[in-house]
Amino acid sequence: MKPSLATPPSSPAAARELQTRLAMRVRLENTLPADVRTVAGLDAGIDRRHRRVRGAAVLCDARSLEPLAVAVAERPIEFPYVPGLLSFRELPALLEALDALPQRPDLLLCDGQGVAHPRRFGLAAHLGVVAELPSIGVAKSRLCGSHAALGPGAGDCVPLYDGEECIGHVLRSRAGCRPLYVSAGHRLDQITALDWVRRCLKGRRLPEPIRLADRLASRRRGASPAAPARRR
DNA sequence: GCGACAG
DNA sequence: ATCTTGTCGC
Repeated sequence: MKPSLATPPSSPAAARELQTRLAMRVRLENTLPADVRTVAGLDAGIDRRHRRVRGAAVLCDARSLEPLAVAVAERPIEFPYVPGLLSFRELPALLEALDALPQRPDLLLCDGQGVAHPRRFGLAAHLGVVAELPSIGVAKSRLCGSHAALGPGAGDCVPLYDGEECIGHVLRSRAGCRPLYVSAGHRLDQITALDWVRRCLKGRRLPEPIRLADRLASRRRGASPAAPARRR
């Protein structure tokens, strides 16, 4: 049997070896449906007190970016946070949330790296391979790689390199904000990944599907259109 | 040996 | 990730 997901790796070293093996399954050629109708945003939050990780998935209409459905799943934390091994901590909860959606998304947008990772197997790549869905990594900070100076304007972008290899792009999604680190996760190429992230932006730093998932995963209140003012 | 290090 | 006051800007 293969409890690759039911049981977490017994050590960081074992986790790295598993990543190296699974990374061989990553495909960076486009296999996106001719018509992408839905995009799901995924993010996780930590409940320190209960040692639990909460995964959130928000299914959005690919054109309007309006949310169609949401799902949340909680699991006990079974793996520590180790740079480069984030997926072993968050993946179980994220997969459970993904499975709880009423339908399978055409594309996944995940908070974390895609292949912009030491072993080319960040959270988004891992999620894409396991769920067998096209996926994109959108990280709020850099894990590895180097890049040229980035312009200050919204939309400015430079490639992210590890040596000669382009492992993603650094994108100024919004003026005055720190950039996003966008990288392909699975079943699409870097330019297509960048393209979709841009298409999912809605004037905020984070692409809409991830921004919505982020609000669900952390226990912050969501600013509803008519958010009632809290009592003071 | 010394930094760097997704969330 | 999470904590947490003050501050800047529309």
